[in-house]
Amino acid sequence: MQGRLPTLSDVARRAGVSYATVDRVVNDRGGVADKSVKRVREAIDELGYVRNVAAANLSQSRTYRFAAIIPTGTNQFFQQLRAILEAERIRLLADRINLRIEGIAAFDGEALCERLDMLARTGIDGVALVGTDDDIVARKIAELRAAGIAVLTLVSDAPNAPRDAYIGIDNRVAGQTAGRLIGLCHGGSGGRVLPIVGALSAPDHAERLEGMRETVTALYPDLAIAPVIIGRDEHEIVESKLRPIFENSHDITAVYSVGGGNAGLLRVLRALPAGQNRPIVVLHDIVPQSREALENGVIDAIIDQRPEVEIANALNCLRSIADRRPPDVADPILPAVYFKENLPPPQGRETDAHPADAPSSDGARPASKSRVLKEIDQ
Amino acid sequence: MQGRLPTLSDVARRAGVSYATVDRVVNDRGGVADKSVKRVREAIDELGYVRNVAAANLSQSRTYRFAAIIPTGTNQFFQQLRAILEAERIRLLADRINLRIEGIAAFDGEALCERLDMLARTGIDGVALVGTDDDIVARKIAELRAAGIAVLTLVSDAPNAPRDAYIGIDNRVAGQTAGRLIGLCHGGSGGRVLPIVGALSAPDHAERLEGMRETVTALYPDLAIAPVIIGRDEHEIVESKLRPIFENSHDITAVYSVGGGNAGLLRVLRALPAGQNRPIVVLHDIVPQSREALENGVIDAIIDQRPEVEIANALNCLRSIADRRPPDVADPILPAVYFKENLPPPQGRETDAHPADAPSSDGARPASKSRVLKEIDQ
DNA sequence: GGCAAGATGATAGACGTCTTTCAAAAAAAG
DNA sequence: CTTTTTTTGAAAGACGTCTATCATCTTGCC
Repeated sequence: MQGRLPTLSDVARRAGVSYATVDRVVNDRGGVADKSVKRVREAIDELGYVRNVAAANLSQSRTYRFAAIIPTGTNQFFQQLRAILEAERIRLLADRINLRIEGIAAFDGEALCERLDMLARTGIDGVALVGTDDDIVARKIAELRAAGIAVLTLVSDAPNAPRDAYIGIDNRVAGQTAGRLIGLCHGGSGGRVLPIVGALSAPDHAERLEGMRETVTALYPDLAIAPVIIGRDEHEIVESKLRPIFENSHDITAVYSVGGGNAGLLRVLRALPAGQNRPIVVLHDIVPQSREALENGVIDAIIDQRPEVEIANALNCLRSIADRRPPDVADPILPAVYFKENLPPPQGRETDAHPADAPSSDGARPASKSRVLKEIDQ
Repeated sequence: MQGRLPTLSDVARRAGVSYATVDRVVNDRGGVADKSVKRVREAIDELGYVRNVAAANLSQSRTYRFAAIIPTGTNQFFQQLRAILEAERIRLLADRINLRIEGIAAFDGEALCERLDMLARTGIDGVALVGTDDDIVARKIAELRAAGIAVLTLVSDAPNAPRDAYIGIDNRVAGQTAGRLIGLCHGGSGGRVLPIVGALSAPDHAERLEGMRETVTALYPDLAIAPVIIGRDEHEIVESKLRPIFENSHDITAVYSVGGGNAGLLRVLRALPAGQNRPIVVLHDIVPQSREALENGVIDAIIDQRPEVEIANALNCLRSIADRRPPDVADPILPAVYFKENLPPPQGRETDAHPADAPSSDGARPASKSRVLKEIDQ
């Protein structure tokens, strides 16, 4: 404590001008002579003045109103995303940031537009949504932005929409990483890689597949790539398409599943005859199911997009835009590679785990949302 | 904006008591009748009151004074750590957190103690240091804590010291991850893994080695582990010990280097005859040198302890302790696995990259420290 | 010299919390 | 019932910034 930092008044004194002039300079109000501007700037440099954000926020009593729209349903990844958002929401309240979390049917462009309209009417400063390749959504996004609302796409981009930023991993890089991993795991010998995607029309799936193919063909010429399985992210479909392949041909040495429906894949893997060597298996995203498979040695690695990092970045970005600062996109989010050994513990984080959390421990603890994820398929 | 959140005055009104009573409750000043406490708590819950941290911080005009003591020298990892701290320091000033970054000769317990004494005299709230297994340091840490100063160990723990927390990766897990990776890369065939450590007396090195050994022997029985090379983290020593091994025996299929001195390893690898298959190589920590080696295919993977995450956690933790909150240790930091494809871009982050950073763009930019890391050895 | 436009100063209230002080009321003890 | 103790209320100043208003002082210009 003590050792107080310089304030704007100190700056004014040092510059030999009034507080009002300093204020005009630092807040860009104009109407200040050049030489005064210069003197103020110098005083700021000399004193090492740093604006006290607490005071600034307080004085403006600004509250940010953000919303996140996340697909509902059985997809475990999105359930996890919701859980993280909910935890974040509570934390953010202390900073006067109001985060609405909205659920919506997956891939329903019209419903999404309606919800966006509704939010715009309520009045918000920014919204994050999972992008889809959809014209009416693109138009709605343009509309919101014209109304001064920040729009981010999260996890998946909206190709032709004028969103402020896309926050998510580069899916091609993710695929390349999978390709590298699969290649390394073959230790120089040949093999056949079986790719499983939800749909080739989903940009993220297509990009991951493409990335894997790139790396494998460029660096591991001994590896062939088998015809792609299209599983529509549904475990029954994945299972029914996969089973005959493993029954008839025994030359699949690796499986790369870019999307959902992995329950089907896991069933097939578990049913493999003991004699048959299990292929190398690489999946995406840590969810209870994939975690358990990794822990039990049914699969080899998970490539994860680290949703907590995505959400943290998204919120920072929304705040920057709302403050009219350049959209602080931070570093790109890189896919992380997890093996059994470095798998992060479940739940990610417990936000309300401090029973003695001093003053605020009393109230302000709206529903410690149970984070049990029950659905079996991702 | 609008839609103002409830304040303590609102709570008071709702509870039918005075502001003073609410204050006594939320700030634990005692002397409040049970039924009043209950009414206040209820009001807080009902209104969803959340303390405005900006106002709270402002009113107390509290500035935290922290210090980080980092070994100086040619070790690239610690240079990187310093650079991250420096970037963080500037960011933190805006939150009235004063971070001193001190350099000190590596492994010099006495110098460390002297520096700690000096800091204690200046008056600080908390300090983070790289732990060593050293009695006088342990005693000094006990002394500081008795004086009410928070003490964290960073990157490497101090085994017998009563520090508040250790912030760093679990080095055994890191080793296990390396073991898994190396095992996978052999694709079922046998081989010999050559471990390189700095010194077995360094706890982190020993633990990494042990973790690798554990996983390899348990899961990959076809792999043998060659006698450990002790390189004292010096590239000449590593090189001179390594060269004869690669010249005489051609059965090394993998190298795991847990510490520094990797310039020597890289020179040996680059000098391998074209015919000879390069072994699988796994190193620790992304530094310019290891980055370049990974990009050029001289090595296969880097296991990184993500120093930015470590520092972020350390600062949060220091703040918690200084606030007398339970030391918010967050989730354990897990080692990350990087291949060429998902290698994060250099520099990590640029803190002062926003030329139009609105009001504060003027001053408060003390020395945009050049972050050039020149030394060649880590 | 007089006038307008531009630049500057002085000042005050607001934001929400913390802290302290003093008086008043209520409850417990005798 | 009085006395003591406990509990409550009222109020005011501080933190540093933002915003606004109004008066004054400098310029340049005709």
